[in-house]
Amino acid sequence: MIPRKVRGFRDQDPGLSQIKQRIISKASEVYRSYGFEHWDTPVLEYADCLGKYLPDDDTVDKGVFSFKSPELEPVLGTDGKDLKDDAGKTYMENHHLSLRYDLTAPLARVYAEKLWMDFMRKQVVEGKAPMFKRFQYGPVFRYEIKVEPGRYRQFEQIDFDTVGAEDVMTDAESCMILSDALEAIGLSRESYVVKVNNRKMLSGYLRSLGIEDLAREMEIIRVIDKADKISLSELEMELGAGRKEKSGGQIKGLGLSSELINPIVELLGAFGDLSTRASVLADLDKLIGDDALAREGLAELYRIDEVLSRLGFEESRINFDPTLVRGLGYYTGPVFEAVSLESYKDAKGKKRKIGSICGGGRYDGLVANLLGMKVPATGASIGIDRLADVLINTGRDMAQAVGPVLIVMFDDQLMMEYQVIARELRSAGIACEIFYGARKQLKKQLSYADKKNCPVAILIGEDELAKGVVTVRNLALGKELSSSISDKQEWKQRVQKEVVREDLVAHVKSIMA
RNA sequence: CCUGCUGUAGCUCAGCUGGUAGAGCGCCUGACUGUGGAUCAGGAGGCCUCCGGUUCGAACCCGGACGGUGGGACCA
Repeated sequence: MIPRKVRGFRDQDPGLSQIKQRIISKASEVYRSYGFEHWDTPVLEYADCLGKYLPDDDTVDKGVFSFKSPELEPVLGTDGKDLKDDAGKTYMENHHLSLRYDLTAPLARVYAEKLWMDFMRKQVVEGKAPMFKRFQYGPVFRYEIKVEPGRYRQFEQIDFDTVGAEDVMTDAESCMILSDALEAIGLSRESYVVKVNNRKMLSGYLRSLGIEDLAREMEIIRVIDKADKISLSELEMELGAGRKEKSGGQIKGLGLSSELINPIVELLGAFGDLSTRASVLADLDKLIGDDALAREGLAELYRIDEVLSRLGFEESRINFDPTLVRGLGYYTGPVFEAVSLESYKDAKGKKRKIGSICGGGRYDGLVANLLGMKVPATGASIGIDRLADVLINTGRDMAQAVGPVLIVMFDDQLMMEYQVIARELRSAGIACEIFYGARKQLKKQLSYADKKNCPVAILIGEDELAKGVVTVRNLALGKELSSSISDKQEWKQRVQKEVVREDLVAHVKSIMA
């Protein structure tokens, strides 16, 4: 056996962990302020409850980690009752289980499950389904074929969703929430923008060009989704005959005719740089044609702009981007995406862009997969790991967590005294630990404290005990001074202090304040 | 899955046209001192990713496998 971790997964150090926890607590606060309550669901679900992806053997399939349950369970019929054979014996099966690949699919399951009985009794009717608002965070899993840096097979998201509300105001709120949350987390107003578009517009526009086929529409949407990565002319080629990639690869085109390509490219080309919401709306008004669905989508954007403007969310925070479509097929209305506008230099000095950190939209069809009844839903999600990278790489957050106060172990005989001190510090709300390591040289203990980024070390040996004092060493200050002072004695004098035993807690507090 | 580059100490990398290994950082021991950093003196650590081939001889050349990395396809 060789100790190693599974490919595509990672361990998290205290620094990263702390940043992620802060993101979660700040975002949660904002979500709560809009009326969302916290729910959690298991990481493991029946594969068929997560959506349409059913693995047909016990291997990993289509980006989802799946396996067969070791447990035999009854097969259920569409009425929810056990399926039985002619002899009246229940069919048993090892069901397919999947690790959740996002938090939206489990939400749909929770909602559908709660409603299932009522639905069977016809006590819920379409268009009148109850409203449910929840937020949720936790790890999700994807079987990425290619494991790339900054992209893992397990990562965390923090979602909020509203189910059962059709009002486009909920979509507008989603954008405001994203903006508020990002700022609460510490992003400055200039460093990000929430982009908004509406699928209905594009859908309707394509329909007016004669594209009715849903599969065809999805193909086109996937190409348009690359708009932020490739140039307009490259995009044009992908819609048509395909193109050759710089690295030599051949990309197959969709083979559309130029009568179709031209109007699509024209529409996208009209919105290269984001301007004001009002001007985007005005341009769309002229370009979008008179398809009913497209008009409906545009009307929704007008409505969204109305609230945003009324509440003072300027273009720098939330803007319209008609080229935004997002890859997911299940979106049916407004879609949003928050992008970080910052870049940073990686370890090799190479400039890196950060890109998308949040995404979401309206998905009115998702619950229908499980319940057979259309229920409107909308929501969005912040990518916690990606955002943590932003905070670390732009230097806005420290990559190393602050450690506890370390009580140095001089002498076993003094253990009870150390314990008493530890207790006092903890009662005062100060994290601390006593050194229990095997190598007890003072040098080792302080070096341990240094690595753990401890702010303070407390030293009590026989000398201190006899005098009724403790030596308090300010490690954080020492770290600062280490570059400017080379004299050991001077360094020591400036960094540590003997205080009377009774003043210990107060003194430590004053250092850490 | 396709494609370019790459694989040498814990990490970052040197290693000329084939002659069986080097630096910096880190780590360990000690000195200054019951005291992190700095400084100084020592030390440990490598089947040169793996398997096969060419050769008297391979870290180096050739083939393959497997990792890493940069593009791309895919991403419900």
